[in-house]
Amino acid sequence: MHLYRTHTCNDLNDSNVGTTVRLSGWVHRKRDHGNLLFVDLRDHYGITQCVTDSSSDVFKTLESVRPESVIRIDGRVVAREESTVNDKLATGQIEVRVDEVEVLSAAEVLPIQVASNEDFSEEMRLRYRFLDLRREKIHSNIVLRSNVISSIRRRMTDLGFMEIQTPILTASSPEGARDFLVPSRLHPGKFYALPQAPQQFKQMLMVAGFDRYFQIAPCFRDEDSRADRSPGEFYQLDLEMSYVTQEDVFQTMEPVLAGLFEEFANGRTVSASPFPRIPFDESMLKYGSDKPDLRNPLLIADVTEAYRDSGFGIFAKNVAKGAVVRAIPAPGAASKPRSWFDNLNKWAQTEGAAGLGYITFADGEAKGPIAKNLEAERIEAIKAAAGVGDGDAVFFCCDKEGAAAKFAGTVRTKICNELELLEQGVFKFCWIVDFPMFELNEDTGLIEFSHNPFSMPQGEMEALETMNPLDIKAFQYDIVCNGVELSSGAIRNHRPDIMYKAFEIAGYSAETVENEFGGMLNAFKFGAPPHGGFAPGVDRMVMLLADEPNIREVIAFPLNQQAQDLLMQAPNTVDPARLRELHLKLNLPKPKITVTTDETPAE
RNA sequence: GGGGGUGUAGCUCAGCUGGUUAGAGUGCCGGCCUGUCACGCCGGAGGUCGCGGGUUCGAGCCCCGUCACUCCCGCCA
Repeated sequence: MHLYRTHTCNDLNDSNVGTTVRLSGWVHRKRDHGNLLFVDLRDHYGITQCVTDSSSDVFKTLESVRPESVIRIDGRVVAREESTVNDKLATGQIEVRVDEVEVLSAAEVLPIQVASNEDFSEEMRLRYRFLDLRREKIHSNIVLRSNVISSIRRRMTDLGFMEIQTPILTASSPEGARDFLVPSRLHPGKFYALPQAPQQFKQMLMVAGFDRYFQIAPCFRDEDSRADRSPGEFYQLDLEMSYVTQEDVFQTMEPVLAGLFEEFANGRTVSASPFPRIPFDESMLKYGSDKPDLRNPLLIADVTEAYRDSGFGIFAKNVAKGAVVRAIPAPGAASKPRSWFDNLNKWAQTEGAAGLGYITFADGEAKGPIAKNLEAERIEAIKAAAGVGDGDAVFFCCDKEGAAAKFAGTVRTKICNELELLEQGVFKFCWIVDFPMFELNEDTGLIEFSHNPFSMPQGEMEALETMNPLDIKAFQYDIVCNGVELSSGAIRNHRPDIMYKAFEIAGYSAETVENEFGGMLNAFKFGAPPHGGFAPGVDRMVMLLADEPNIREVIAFPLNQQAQDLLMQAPNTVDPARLRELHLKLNLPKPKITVTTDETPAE
């Protein structure tokens, strides 16, 4: 017999009745009836009920063993009486009469319960992550993550993509986030950077002729965290393809993403390929965001002209100064009480807006303070633009274009939630395309790259030489699912001449370009294929599939919000000898002095 | 860097308008119980109310400061 087990805790059923088995696992739960004792034995695979009574030699041991101790038992499989069968367990038709028991590892009293659905604080969960990960929901999330990654690898390999590892110790890349730095021992005063993404390496793999590359790539960015943004590190399905147009990338990857999500959809529906392709400008107008949640049926409309020179003074005045007005429909909201609108107005103020104006349509009339100051034809124009009618309401945001779009997007989400309009049980994908190549920095008045500088401008060299830079679009795209930005990507600029020109427009001299991006630029001088790709976030895809609002729920050992590892105590101080070896001297901020007594410290 | 929320038993939380000895559930310890599956019943232990200062006859509750955790903005594809 095997030292630890003949079966897992999910294996046994009617067909094993009468056999002798050996099981190992954690004591999940005990039900002690005094002279009759049930022990639910748990492992990764499932739970098996073990039973003994006071006539047995093992009774005392099992009665005294604490939950989450690891034990090994030998016993006989017996069929349960019909009335005691448990349909909730795969092993529920049988139980194991214990003949022998060995405590392999006794557990102390637990800081958090494993066999419980209670919500524990994240601090406790991360400090005792090894216990937390035994719990059903998070355990299954990590299993899901593993299965998702396996599926990705299989799908990508089937399409001829090669998985190639790129360096972790590398040079700073131009992604724009803060780098994690690693001091060099052999090169005093110099540092490696951890990759924010394998961007330049994957492009060089295309130059090297590998044609299709992918990697489940660890990426590192030293930026503050959010619920959907793990601090420090995350994983991307990084990929790149040679000799492709933007449309080729979409057509290759849509079946991968749709297929992947369908595989784990569990009854939910997934957008069919082709996914909608929404130009950036249209997305900002209609959804107030470059990552629209298409489950939200509301569409924002531009109603600036309806307010120009109108009797509604505040908006008219702002429009005259260049502001725009956005309308957000609220279907069926005309019947809402006044307090509902007042609360929304208060909410808008907490969001930093002056307020949230609205019109309601009921009994063939337009009502509300704004409506009183607008002529009938203006109101008709608003109704037509926003697609509202009797019984509906419409909200307005008036601001400079960028701010108005953004706030209208916030209002769109809020109204959708208030009216419970969000479509359930679906994954809705879309591509956002035609991002602008450049944008104006409003603080400096200078032109900057709006995304990464390595995208190919639409129209290539001719566009850079002839067009207003702010009107040039790039072959730059995002993939979005349910309002979650999974990735951006691009057809890359593989032409050194176009690259120099693009950088020149953004104010970089040829010398600067060569100094900062010489490695890749050099590679492009010796025969570079046209290429493009993107890199959807693995953690975010698993988060969507697991229906978790927090990315830490799909990462086995995440850092907390302060980017600390509570389990391993990282980051931590190091021995001075290690610092000397690395040629580092600390220059720490002075600790704040807190006076606790008014006596002078004796010193 | 900024804003919001939270901090009370091992854990999850309640605690009224500032008023006697700070409670519940769960876990833990002990007792009873032979068909439970969140077993049940009885009893017990367990508290620096995050920390420091202040107001007050009196502070878990009010004020100031500070720390920790979390959510958001900034930042970040």
